[in-house]
This record gives sequence, structure tokens and C-alpha cells, in this order.
Amino acid sequence: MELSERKQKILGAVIEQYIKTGEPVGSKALLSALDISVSSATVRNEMAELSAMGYLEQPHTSAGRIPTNEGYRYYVDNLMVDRQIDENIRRQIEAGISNALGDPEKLLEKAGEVLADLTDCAVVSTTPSGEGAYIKRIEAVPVGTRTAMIVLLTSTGVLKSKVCRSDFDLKASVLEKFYNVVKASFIGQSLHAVDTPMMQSLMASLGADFFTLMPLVTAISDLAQDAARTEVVLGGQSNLLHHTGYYGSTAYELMEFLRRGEPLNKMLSGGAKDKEVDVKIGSENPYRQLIKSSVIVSNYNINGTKSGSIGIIGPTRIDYETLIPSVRYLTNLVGELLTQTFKDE
Amino acid sequence: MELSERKQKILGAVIEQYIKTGEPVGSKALLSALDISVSSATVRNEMAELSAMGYLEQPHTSAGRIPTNEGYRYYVDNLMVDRQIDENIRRQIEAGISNALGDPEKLLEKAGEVLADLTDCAVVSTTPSGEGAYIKRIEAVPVGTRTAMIVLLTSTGVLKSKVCRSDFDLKASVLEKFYNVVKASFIGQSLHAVDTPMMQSLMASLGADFFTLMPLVTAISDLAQDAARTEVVLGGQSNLLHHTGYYGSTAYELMEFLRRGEPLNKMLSGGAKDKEVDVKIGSENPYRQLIKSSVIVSNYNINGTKSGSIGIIGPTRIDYETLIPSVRYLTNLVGELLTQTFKDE
DNA sequence: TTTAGCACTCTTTCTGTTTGAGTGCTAACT
DNA sequence: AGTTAGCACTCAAACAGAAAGAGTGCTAAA
Repeated sequence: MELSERKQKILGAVIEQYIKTGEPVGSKALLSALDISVSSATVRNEMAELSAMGYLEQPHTSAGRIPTNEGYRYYVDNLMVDRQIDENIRRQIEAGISNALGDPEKLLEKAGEVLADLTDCAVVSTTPSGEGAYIKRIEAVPVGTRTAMIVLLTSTGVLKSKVCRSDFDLKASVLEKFYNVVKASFIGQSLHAVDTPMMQSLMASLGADFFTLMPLVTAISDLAQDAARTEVVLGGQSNLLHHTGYYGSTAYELMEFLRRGEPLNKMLSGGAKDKEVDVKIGSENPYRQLIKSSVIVSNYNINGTKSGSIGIIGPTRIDYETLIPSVRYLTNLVGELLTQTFKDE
Repeated sequence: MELSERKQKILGAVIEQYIKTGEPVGSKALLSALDISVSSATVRNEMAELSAMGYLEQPHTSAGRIPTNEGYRYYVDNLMVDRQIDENIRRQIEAGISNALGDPEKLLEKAGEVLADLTDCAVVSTTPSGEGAYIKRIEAVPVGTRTAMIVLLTSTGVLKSKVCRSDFDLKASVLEKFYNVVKASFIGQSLHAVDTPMMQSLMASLGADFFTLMPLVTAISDLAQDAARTEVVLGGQSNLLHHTGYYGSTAYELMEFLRRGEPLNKMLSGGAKDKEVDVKIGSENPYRQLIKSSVIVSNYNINGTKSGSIGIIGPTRIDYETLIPSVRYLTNLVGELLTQTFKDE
């Protein structure tokens, strides 16, 4: 659908104005924001056509126009200037996560906080997928005569731990056997390699030690699966309460949706396939709880392969032009940091 | 301040009714809920006196009465029946955290979820304090030629990790020296023993290895401090949005307050000194953001010593009679579980 | 001490009115 | 053709009574 240059200018101005003020914008108000020398009547005619095309709508007959989802879409795809990141914002981001090295989850939490403060949106991100990660180290630390904490560390820096209880005293001899098994069967294995068949054949080979080692070994398997699972890190939910439109049960439902995590995980891993930054506006989102919201997602790469995503969730009336570069910059930065810290050598 | 038996009955009935309905309760409505044979006029007179005493108030002249903070206080201290926990609720709690063994933080998260679902309140808890915990184990796992992940485990099951970067290659010989230092100076030490003087004298004794080991050793110190710090675990914030009275900027401010953590930490560690369960109503709370809320806190003990707290935050109009036993039961259960898992032997 | 009765107050709801913003249309103008 | 001025029209928001209803406080009698 081609729009005349003037229509584009008008549509863009309406959207930018509406994003700024939150009020429906009328023909007169628009005129002053527009450096075009036509009368309000002309603008009115154009706006009427834009409405007919589905880019604008009126809350009621005598009100100004607000953008439809299609309007925003056209704006994001065609009108918006894809700017570089603002220097100030860049500095804020860097200051925020400069000293946040640690495991990936902590880094993402910190990054989420920064982005939430910056965008006044909720921030969601997924921890690096287990894809390509292998088991770097396993430790069993006795915490009681018959309980031990099993700790597993992956090549991507994910650290998981679990307390497990045995039916026998965990004497040095038992631990020694445990470490032998660990060394022989687990260290260096990819996380995905620790699956049911693998565990079964391992169990079978344990022989007489089966009963003593079983709880410890199943704990490892649990941890490996845990580490392979991407987790959703959430931040800045309360920011949403700022925005008009998120109140009462709407706010509650959205919060509950965010808390659940699993749908978010699906959504994030699905999104932004080839694009650098993916924008989903209102009803373009796959979940009804997000029907009034926009989501901006970008992926981060570790060692050049797509490993996770960071996204922001806010009202459809959101400053796409400055937020998109922010999200893109942050994901790139996170990717770089994680790559640097956990690179294979 | 002594109240006649009838006044007590009336005050109690007003409060219970108001908790149930959320509407101001008038003399007539009360009459039917009260098994007393007097007229509404008499009740009216009594209510007028209760108002004068500061236990009840009217939103406006022609409305029914609602309890003041002092009213709730009198109810909680004198009128409420301190029931045992309801059998159904007990089962729900146990079902919820039965398989949540792991580190304390995970357990508290799970427990918080259960309690939040049960009470429709926000739940806050603090992880066990470092008091009495000692360092059980330290590991350095190389994740790059010059980066290593340092992992520290305490006797109370707290696991902390941090990536640190060295200026030298972390060869086996370096690690060996590291473990010698660890064994000699850290293992078995109480978390509080790792302080600045201790670190200084340790640094001085390192001699030629100072520069190679320094980053690793300071990481340990960081982790020890980290582990000694109690952390605030938060859950069920979105529940608050259910309740009338939490909307708009009130809701936002409360959410932000919860997010900040530090004040909560102070509040929880201060509260419930000798009492089993501590109830703070409205303006009794030390922070203005909680002026419209009630907080019910209880402590959990590990090995018989007070180690942390779990509390719920909701509107002042809250079902104290059933929620207090729930909080008490859960904290006891959490204490037992943690004691069992990490007991000294 | 209790109660019936009643005047009074104040919120809530509704109804109608006014105001103002903004539109769409028509007819004139370039 | 496209543009503009003018004007009637629509609708939300703001305001103002009026009526209904809930609940009170007070008084006087039981």
C-alpha cells in the first residue's frame, strides 16, 4: 500500500504526537507540529482517508485521531528513522552493567534493571540456551552424614545446585566412586547428552554401587536438565503501572502472565528469527494478555550463535524510535560480555 | 482500656463483617449478624461510643462504621480467637513445598509462592542470616585462560559464585597455591571472620604470590560477605492489585518499595523479636509506603536459633484470624526443613 | 437502660444542560 | 484537480439539580 508523501508526513506526525501526549490528535493541533503549509481542512481530508485505510481511528466521532495497530506497524516499517543509539543512553547502559560480571543470570538481571529504568517498561529475557554447552565440573559436598549438595557448572557459566539425600552414609569411599563415575560419564558431555537412555545404561553399569550412588547420579541428571532449560528473567513489572491503560484487572492479568514465565519463554525463543530487532504491536502478539501491549525483542549471540533474547513490554503507545536502538544496543553488549567471559579456548 | 462484653462483641462483629464485605457496616446490618437481642438504636449508641474511643470511624456522616487501626489492634490483641491452622490449608502448604528441597533461597521462593496463593497477599522473606554459618568449601573453576569462577558453599547451604579475572594465566601451579591458601585460611572460618583485617594480614603473608592470587582471594572475600548478607525473597506482588485500595500511584509506590528490598530486610529483621507472630497494622509500620497495609511476620529457626523471617503484606482489611496461623505454620515448617537438611553433626 | 421515632446529613445515581473540541460536508476558490 | 473557508453536527466531559437511600444522632417515652 503506497502512501503519498503528504499522507506519510501526516501519519508520522499523528503517531509521534500521540506517543508524546497520549491524547487523540486533531487537525488543528497537528497543523502546528507540521511544517506543511496547508489548511486544517486539507489535513482533515487526508486524515479521513488514512482512517478509511485503517491507519488511524477515532475513539468517538468528535475526537481527534489515534493510530491503529496497522498505523503503528506502517510507522515502524516505513516512517521511523532507524537511529543510532543516543550517546547518553549508551553511557547509562554501560554504567549500569559494567561491573555485573558473574553468572549469566545475574548479568541478565542487572541488564534488565537498567533497561527497565531506561524504558519505563517491563523487561523480559531468557538465559542462554543449553545448546552447545557442556558439563565442565561436578562437585558433591557433604552437608550432613547422608545429605550432599551436588553442584554442576557448565561451559557457559551456568551454575546449578541441588541437595540430595542418600540412604547410606556418604563416606569417603562412596564419594570416590562417585567422582570416578562423574569423570568417566559426565565431564565434557553436552547437556543434551544426559538423557534417559544415557542414564539407563549408566545405571546398569553401576552394578553393586547402584543403590549408594543412585540418588547422587539422578541429581546430576536433574541438574543437567535444569541447566539446559532456559529461564526467564523478569524485571520492572511495576513500571507498567505508570502507564494509562494498565490498571485494575488488566494490570493484574498482565502481571500474572509475566509471572508465569513459560509463555514468555516460548514467545521470546520464537521471535526475531532473522531480524535484528523484532517488534510486535498489540494484536500481533500471540497471547491475549498482550493485546494492548507492544513487545520489542532482540537476540544476543554468544560466540556468534543466537543464545537468548532480551525484550521489553510496554503499551502500544511507546517511543519505538528511541527504544528500539536501546534494546538492540543492550542485547549486543550482553552478547559480547558473555562471549568474552566464557569463550572456548 | 476495658470494654464491656457487649462492646467487644459489637466491635468484633463490625470488624469481621468489614473484613468479609469491604463495605462500611451499619447498625441494622450488624444486628442480623449478631446474636444479641437488642435494637438497632442500642447498637448505634454503642457504636457511637466505640467511635469516640477511637476504635471505629465513619467515612462520612451517613455511612456505616469501619475499623480504625486501633480497632484492628484491639481485635488482634483481645478479640480474635487464636485458632490452630485449618486442616485444608495445612495440606495445601505441605503439598506446595514438599519437594522444594535445595538451597534455602529456592525453598523460600517456593514457600513464598504457596503462601501468596493462599493469602492473596505479597510475601516477603529473608534468607538465613550468616550468623553461625561457616565456610564449608571453596572451588576455583577455570572458565578461560585467565578467568575462573569461584564457588563458595556455607554450612547453611548457601551457594555463591562469582567470575573473576586474573592478570596471569591460571596454570595448575597457581591453582595449587590457591587451594593451599584456601585450606589454611578460609575453610571452617565463620563468614564474619572474613573481614578487612583478616584479609590484610592474609595478603601480607602471600609474599611473591600476591599478584597472581590477589583477584582470586578478594573474590572469596566478596563471596563471603555476599553469603553473610541476608537477601530478601519476594513473591505474589501482583496479588496486591486484587485488593481495592491498591491502584494507581499507591500500587506503584508499594511495588517500588517492595522491589527495593533493603527497607524490607531491615523491617523483617527488626520485627517479631520475642513474639511468635508479629502483626503491624497500617501506621504502625515504620515506612510510609505501608501506611495502608498490614504486615504479618514470623521468624523461622534453624537449629533452634532465629535465622530469618517470612511475612505477608496486604491491606489492613485482612483476615487476621486465618492468616496468622498460616504464616506461623509455614515459618515453623520452613525452619524444620532447613534444620533437617543442614544440621551440624 | 433501652427503644421507637424522626429529622438530618451525606453519598450515589439520574437527568438534563452547557461547553468545547473536532469532524464531515458543501460550495466557492485557485 | 486540489484546496480552502464556513457551518452544521456529534459527542464526551463537566456541571448542576433532584431524588433516593442508607445510616446516623438525638429526644422523649417505656
